[in-house]
Amino acid sequence: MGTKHTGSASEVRALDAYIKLMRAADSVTARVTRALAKHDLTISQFGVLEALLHLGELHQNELGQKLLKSSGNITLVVDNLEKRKLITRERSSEDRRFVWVRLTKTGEAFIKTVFPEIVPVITDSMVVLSPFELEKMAEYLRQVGQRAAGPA
Amino acid sequence: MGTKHTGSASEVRALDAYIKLMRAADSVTARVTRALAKHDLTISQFGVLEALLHLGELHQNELGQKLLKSSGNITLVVDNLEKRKLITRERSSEDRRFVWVRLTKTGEAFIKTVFPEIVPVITDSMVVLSPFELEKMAEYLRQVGQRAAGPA
DNA sequence: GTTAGTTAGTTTAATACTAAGATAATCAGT
DNA sequence: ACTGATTATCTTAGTATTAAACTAACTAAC
Repeated sequence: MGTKHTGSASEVRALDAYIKLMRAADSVTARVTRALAKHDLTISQFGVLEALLHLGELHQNELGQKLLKSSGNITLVVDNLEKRKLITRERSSEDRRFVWVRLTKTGEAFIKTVFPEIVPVITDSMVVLSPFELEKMAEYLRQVGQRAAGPA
Repeated sequence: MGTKHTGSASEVRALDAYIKLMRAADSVTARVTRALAKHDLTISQFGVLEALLHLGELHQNELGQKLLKSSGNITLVVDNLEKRKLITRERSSEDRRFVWVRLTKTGEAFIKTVFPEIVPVITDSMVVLSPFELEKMAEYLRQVGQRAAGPA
């Protein structure tokens, strides 16, 4: 979105912040995507493995909420990880609507090597900010994200 | 990415900011996507029309750089807008590698009604921040985006 | 218990996107 | 002029994503 729009000052500020938000997200995502491609992983697949590593077994439902992806998409992402034997699926016996997703031994070893390789890719994008600035930015983004996630 | 990762303080800060960045971008994008769907527009299509409205005629190349999309994708996006007669294509006579993309009368009228409808969708996501905070966030995001867009 | 409503997951169809390669036009150096 | 490198666009093939429709399983109310 160009800066040529002539609206009120607050409109201009908001639109400018929007552009910067999208560009930053796109650029960081592109970097992470490239780094993950070496391991034949998409960001969503990485997100699933990482969540399982740090949070333990989860339902597909929980994974979908965590990654902000549709249930249909989670089905596919988990399918692909299952084919590579990085995770297992098991239908819950207590409530048969749920499916437990768990890391296999292989999957755990795999994500334990990939994760530390991705961390510096992310941190490097942030080194331009001081600790204080980084925390401020995170807090601002949290508020914006929460607002945007709200109704309408 | 969960908060369970135990790394250095600066790693934790950077990863947390990364999560917040992605969530905010996803949430705002989802809102804008829904608003544009009413007009059968994708975000990329809207981006092209908006750029043409505020910057005038552009080459596909310039559009690709502006929207951070691949040249192949721009071809498709412009194709679809051309089919709806919202833009025209014309190969440059000075340098025949370039293709000029311009708004048609219809396209200009169209984006002039859609744009003011999208602005409040964006600004509403930002109202939780003061003008000062919004400008700070934009500046931080600009720096992060520029860093991430850089080499490797 | 039966019915109605909700929730989890899967399937299907359509779309957007990228990467890689092909084509064509231009430019720089000889 | 000729060669090689660069640039812009288009094409192709493959993947990720969503929305919507569907099945299955649970819950609550009567």
